[in-house]
Amino acid sequence: MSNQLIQPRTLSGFRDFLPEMMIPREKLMETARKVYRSYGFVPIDTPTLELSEILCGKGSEETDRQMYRFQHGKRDVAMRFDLTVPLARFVAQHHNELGMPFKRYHIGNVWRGERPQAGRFREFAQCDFDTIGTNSIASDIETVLVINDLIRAIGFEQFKIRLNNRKVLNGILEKANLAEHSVAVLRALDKLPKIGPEKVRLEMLETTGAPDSSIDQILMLSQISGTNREIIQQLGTLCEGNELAEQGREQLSEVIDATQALGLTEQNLEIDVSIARGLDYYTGTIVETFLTDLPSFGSICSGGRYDSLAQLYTKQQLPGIGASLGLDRLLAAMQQLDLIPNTKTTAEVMIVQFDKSKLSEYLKLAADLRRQGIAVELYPESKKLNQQFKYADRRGARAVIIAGTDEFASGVVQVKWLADGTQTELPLAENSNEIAEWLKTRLTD
RNA sequence: GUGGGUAUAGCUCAAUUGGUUAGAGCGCUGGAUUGUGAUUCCAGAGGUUGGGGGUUCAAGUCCCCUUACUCACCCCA
Repeated sequence: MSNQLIQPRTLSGFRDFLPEMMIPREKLMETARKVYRSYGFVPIDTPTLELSEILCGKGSEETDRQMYRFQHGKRDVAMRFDLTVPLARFVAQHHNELGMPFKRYHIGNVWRGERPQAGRFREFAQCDFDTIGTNSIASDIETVLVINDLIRAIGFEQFKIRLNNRKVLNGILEKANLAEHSVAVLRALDKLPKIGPEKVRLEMLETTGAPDSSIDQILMLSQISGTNREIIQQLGTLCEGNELAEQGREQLSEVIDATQALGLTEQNLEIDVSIARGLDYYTGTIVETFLTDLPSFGSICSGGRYDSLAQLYTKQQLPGIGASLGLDRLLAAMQQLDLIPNTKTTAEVMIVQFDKSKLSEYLKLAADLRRQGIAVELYPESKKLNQQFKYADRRGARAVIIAGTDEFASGVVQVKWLADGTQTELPLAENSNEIAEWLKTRLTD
């Protein structure tokens, strides 16, 4: 017999979720589902593992480097890096059955072999929503509205959705004769808030070798500031004479107008002409979302519009727009901000097992309450009362129901409200209706 | 993938210039209290000081390697 134990541990960047984390994590997923469904997005799922030829080479070299990829038998397979590439394959394969436009949401884990950091993991859940098969600005507007609803439904008011449009960027690049260097230029521009215009300028000069005058035209963007309306106005001169840029500016304007009309203010939605996002398939509106209290965590919800999602898999032209909520990043942020309540139970009510011989009565009471929509836990052992109470308290139960010899004799139960220690006597009638009603009114607080 | 920092009980941290058997609070298990949690008192469990190697009479402490975490790059949810 060997006493060599294997040390229990998880891989770097991979985590276990204990109940106190998994309960709020599931709640986040439920909130996301609810918001997406309220806009008519429908759920889909795809395999986590796909042929490498499907998943690789669709993003940048960097994403390929981060992809988990291996041989299984003779097959070259990979684990999905995001939910967008699988969606592209999915709609290319099924678009005849789906019909367009198609609005789907997808909650699932993705894997990236990169160096973990706070809020960055190798396995994490994304909650994507996309509208495919339409170029209408209505979808761009709704995308912003969904993000706003979602972050608010989760409980945040201090957040900023940053909005930009790739057409503006690409048009201005065309004007400055820098279209061929768009990746390098946009990458540098994306760092503007972080490293400032001077360093951005140096990086652009270095990576493109373009003349100062061209770079200066791009850096005019860093001068832009003010309210959303003022920014759009200032973009007027910068975009002038380039059709693409003017079109992008018009789209920005439409999104701002429509969302403002619905009460979305500058506090939560702001045009930021420096954001570039993704750099690969985005072609129009782009968005990212930051928590005001934790900007260093990066964007918790980003996305944008693309002209042709599935061009690698089908000749069908499938434009669309969507965004992805970084569920695990958001959860990590909430943990850091101390917004995760310490609840280790899913049942708000616990029944004490006072008298072993009354087990069937306890089971009946629990069943009655469950039938009326209350989650109830019966303590599994007939242990000392203080231990049963301790258990209820530590798990975060809100009420404990006590029924002992005295109570059964007079046909009542005691309901103890743990927060204030008060105890209420209620009749133990046929279907436990009165108990259920009493609990329901208290539990909704 | 590149560069810096950190690693002592489940958690937060102590431990004199390297010096005896590595401590505390919280948490956990039980008791005080066989009809009541959160408060109080008592007891107990829990550590090869992340792992491996080296220097030394002696290493939690110094050196090297490795792993994990963390920060900055890269990239991004």
